[in-house]
Amino acid sequence: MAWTATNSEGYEAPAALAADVVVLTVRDARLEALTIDREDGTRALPGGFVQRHESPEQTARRVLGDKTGLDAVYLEQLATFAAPTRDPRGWIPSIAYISLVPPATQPSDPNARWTSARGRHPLAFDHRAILRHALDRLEGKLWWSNVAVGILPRTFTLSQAREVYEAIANTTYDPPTFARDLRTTGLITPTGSKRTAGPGRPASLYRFHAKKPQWGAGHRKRITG
Amino acid sequence: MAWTATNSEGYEAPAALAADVVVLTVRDARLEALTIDREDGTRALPGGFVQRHESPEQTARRVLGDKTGLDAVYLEQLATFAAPTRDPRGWIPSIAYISLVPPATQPSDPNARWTSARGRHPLAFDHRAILRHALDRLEGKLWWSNVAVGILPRTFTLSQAREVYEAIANTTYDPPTFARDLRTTGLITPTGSKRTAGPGRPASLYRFHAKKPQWGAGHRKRITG
DNA sequence: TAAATAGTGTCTATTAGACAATATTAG
DNA sequence: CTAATATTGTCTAATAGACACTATTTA
Repeated sequence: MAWTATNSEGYEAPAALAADVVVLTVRDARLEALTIDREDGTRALPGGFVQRHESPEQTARRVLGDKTGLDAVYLEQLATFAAPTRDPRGWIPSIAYISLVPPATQPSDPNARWTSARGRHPLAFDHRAILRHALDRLEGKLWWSNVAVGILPRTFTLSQAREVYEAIANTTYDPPTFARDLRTTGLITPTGSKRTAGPGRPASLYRFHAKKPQWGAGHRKRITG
Repeated sequence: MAWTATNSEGYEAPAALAADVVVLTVRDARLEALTIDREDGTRALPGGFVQRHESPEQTARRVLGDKTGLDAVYLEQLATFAAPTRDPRGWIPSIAYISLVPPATQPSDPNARWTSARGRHPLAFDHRAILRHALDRLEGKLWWSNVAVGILPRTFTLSQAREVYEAIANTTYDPPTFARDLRTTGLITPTGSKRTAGPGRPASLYRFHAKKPQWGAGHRKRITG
């Protein structure tokens, strides 16, 4: 049976309010999304219902904690999907979020798994459209924000950063040019130490100035504040 | 009394779902937003409740039609505001939209009026935050999309376009440079005719290629499709 | 030594900002 | 003619893309 709800004024109300999260990371140079295996065999994005007296962002963080064990991660509202028939259970709008987590994150929920973000896996509900929307948003913000903070470790080499940027942008960058351009964003600073891993010259380590979401120097065609 | 709703599963559900619209235009080189005078003397953004079997976008268009008489306008989802206490009437999340309309638009609702978008007028609920969010979004998209289509007439001079761009970006542009840069976006084409208005050399008329929302050539630091 | 990875330097094309100079109208 | 607006052209600075070359490590 479909869920329904009626408010105290006598009008039909949404049966519930959902918060779904597109959890992304970069593993082995591939952009991956966290998906949940459902009982009916289909897959879906992690999500949950917004409780009364809870903001949707809190719901998203709660879901993230349940599925990954993480608590302090990059989280940004994406868009709300509210077509009246999007959920077969009833009138359930969903507020979608994007979250970026470190690649070492292991799902704490046994039904959660990493899936290629650009693969062609079918997803339940309208989650495929939500995922697509998330990728578009992320690509657009990549160079104009410090979103990569969420995925990279606290200190990182320019090669590690490049791998993350390439996976998100789905392209390749010339290493010297990438290093120059990332440095001129003003978002990162060298830590002074180096990292040796196998053969090759040791790489300098960097960190982001701000751990919090922040816009970069951005466009030339600037808006006066 | 506060509105409440309970769903068929026994859980508290949102009392209603709202759709609020930030309707913007440029009049006399100023960015203005449509506001509604409420019975209690406060002002608010135009909005309404989403009906069952209606998408929030349809709600937004319905509200727009009621307040302005317009039907085919630029409309884009902005974000959802759903703090549990945002509406004193109860748990009522609001999906906010941005709409851009021609400057000649006269409110058809007697309580609707144009207000300076960057003024300091207080607004009911969290509508001040919604408006601020809308301005930020619009500034960010200005040069990377054809949003100005919604405000400019079907054919327009580069001076008219410049006035709109300057009002949105809250800055001034060098006229020759503005003309060059808008032309190189590839979004507009000359119609061949000219417009004479008062003294001065007649201006060439242009129109946008696409009437529909569309992204421009955009960033150099390009993402491969 | 060779292989591998990191980093510097440079050249060119594009884009942006500023502004001089010219063009075309009304009055 | 003068005032006003539109448009063309040019100069410079910043940014982006490509790539040659040097540096530092492991094996």
